[in-house]
Amino acid sequence: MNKNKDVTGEEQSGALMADVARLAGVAISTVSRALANPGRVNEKTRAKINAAARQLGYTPNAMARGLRVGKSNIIMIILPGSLYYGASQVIPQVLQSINKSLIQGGYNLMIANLDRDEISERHILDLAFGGSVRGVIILSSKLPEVDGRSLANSGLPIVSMLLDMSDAGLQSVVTNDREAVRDVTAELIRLGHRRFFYLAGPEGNYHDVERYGGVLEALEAAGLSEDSVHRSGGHLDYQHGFDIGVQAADDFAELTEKPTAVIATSDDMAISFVSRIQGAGLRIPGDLSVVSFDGSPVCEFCSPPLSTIKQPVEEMGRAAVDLLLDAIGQRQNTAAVRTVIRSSLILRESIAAPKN
Amino acid sequence: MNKNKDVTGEEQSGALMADVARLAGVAISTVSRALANPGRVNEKTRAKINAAARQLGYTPNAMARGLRVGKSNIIMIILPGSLYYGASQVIPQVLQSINKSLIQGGYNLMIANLDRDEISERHILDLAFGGSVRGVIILSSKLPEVDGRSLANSGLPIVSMLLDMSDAGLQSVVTNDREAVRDVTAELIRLGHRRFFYLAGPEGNYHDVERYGGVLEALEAAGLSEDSVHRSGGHLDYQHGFDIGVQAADDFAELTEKPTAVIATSDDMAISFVSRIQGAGLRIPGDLSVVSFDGSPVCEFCSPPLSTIKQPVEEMGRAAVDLLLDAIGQRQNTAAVRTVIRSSLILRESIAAPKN
DNA sequence: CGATTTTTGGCAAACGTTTGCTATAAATCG
DNA sequence: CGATTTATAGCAAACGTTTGCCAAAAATCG
Repeated sequence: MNKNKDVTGEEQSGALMADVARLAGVAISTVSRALANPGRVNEKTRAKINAAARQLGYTPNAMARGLRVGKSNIIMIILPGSLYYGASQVIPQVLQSINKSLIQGGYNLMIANLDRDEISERHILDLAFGGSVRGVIILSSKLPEVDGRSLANSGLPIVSMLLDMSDAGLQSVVTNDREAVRDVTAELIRLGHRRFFYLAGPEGNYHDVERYGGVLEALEAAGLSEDSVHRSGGHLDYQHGFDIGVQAADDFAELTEKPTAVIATSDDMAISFVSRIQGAGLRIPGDLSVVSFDGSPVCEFCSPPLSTIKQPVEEMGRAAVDLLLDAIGQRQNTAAVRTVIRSSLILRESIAAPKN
Repeated sequence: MNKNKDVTGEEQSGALMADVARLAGVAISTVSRALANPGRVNEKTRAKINAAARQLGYTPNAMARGLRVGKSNIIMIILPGSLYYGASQVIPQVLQSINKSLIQGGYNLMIANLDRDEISERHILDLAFGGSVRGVIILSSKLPEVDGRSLANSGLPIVSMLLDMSDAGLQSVVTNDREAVRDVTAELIRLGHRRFFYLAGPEGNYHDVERYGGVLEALEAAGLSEDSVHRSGGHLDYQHGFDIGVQAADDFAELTEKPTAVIATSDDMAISFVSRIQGAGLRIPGDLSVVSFDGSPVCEFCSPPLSTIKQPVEEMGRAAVDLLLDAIGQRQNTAAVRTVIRSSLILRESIAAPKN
């Protein structure tokens, strides 16, 4: 009855529910109920069935079940191609925390990469509309949409992470980019800093807009003009985080009136910037204070140890999964809410009062 | 005919092959053939069918197909829970390169996390035996195996990456851990170093065994005794890469006769070690040369820039996928081969001749 | 122009589950 | 002890595809 016609006596894989039923001496439907439903079958038959299943090494076929019940147990996470590298420090943590939470809920994690080409968009849409997927977590990206099909109309529960899309009706788990940067800028001002150097992410990017906005808010609150901050970068993708810092260091060298504090939108760019700046003879924090965003563990071991705004990515991952599973559980889709998980500044030696 | 009974006129998702067939005025089977087989159906009907499909926004149901043809298009990658963090620098690159290659082949990537508990092993086996998965890439881990079922008997093509399991009959894509470390050790010896400090990974771990073996080989070739190298670490998981370096620095401080060169088995531990050692007043490479393993981009921006043995992980990922897809394509499983992709030393300023 | 081959399209049976419905056996009740 | 309820198990129809097989139509040939 085993489908593989192995000549050897090896059982190998391939025991079917029918095989279990036969061995246990019951009907297929009874096996199905014994394995799934709690009280629907006599405890004695259940025991017999479990024994038979174990003996045969039976594993239910996920696709058959999925087809029958009309839903898969796969959650798709969409990672933006560009952010991918830049946030390399945190992506593994995100994936691990999400995967862990999902598995506890009985789900599996599928990865999709969203580049800016039609191919990858189409691929994701095929996944979504092909019934392969039960829900979506999308990282820091707008929803893919190509020739008529949009992920928004897939009917799938979607949670946006890092990027706030609650306006578009999506559950969103974000951190307080703007506020966190505002606070740290205010702190720098309090220490006496008046001229700032801002290392930008990709122009127009949500995170960049928010974080730069935070800088401006703090300046305004302190009665400082927008001219107090020099923007550098903004042309490259996050993918080239380190490159941004390198270029920014060149940029910095050209300034006649040097800023005394640097606010970087990612740890990577801060690290490479600091490296080059120190190579040019400047001391940190003596000549220049530096703070960045992400909270990569490596910052602790830079010289000097870098102050960084730590994004609680694991917590955010868990929250995103919770929201997603809630949405899957309910048939009524609840109001789209923005869940904010606060980042916090890890203060290290890269920040000090300006010299003069 | 649409399965969702939306009152609104929205088409939404859910067009079936039957719907396409009806709209195109042909039989279901014809639609199936038109969409899949190349020459099996008249070009004119095919056009009609394609138009109908597009109009309805039809996307084939992957589970139905999978059930029928008896195979999924999902590849599972098994990431060891422990390595995960430690190699955080490279995991995203691995995932991205693997995913990219897979998608070109029409496959999707599912993530599985292998911790050392029965839960996660069982979960992976369920995936493998439940028909959800078409092939497996396993990173630096032995095959999960619990109560009778072993991944080895799943009948699935498996490629082991980073860890050489060709002896166990698995296609393996690895780097030349031993040789690379031997060469760099030999180079240090050539520069005049005679006392070494080795930062170990988890005791018994394949990579640690190989890399330490490389050190010993180089010592032996140079006629130096095994006592020339002091082993530190080896108790913690890779997960705590940075911690290993911190502890090792304490360990180093206790030594009466200081080594002049450090060989670390991961960049993370080298970075934290260097940080602490410098904090204690030692200069690198003046007092101590340092080289590590992985090739994380961040090494370039450490002070001093760290020499590191770069693992070509993207290349390895591609190679693993190629091997896997080959294995899937052929019905005869080819001989298990070890594919070695060479690591190369990136020489930076953290290495110099010893002072005296 | 009839006979034969080739192309094309349709019918229906799978794939391995789940589940509504029904039938039987057991248990409870009056 | 017969009647009614309740627990348990089985039958068979789905789920949305693919594909072997056959029939009809078209093309080719003698």
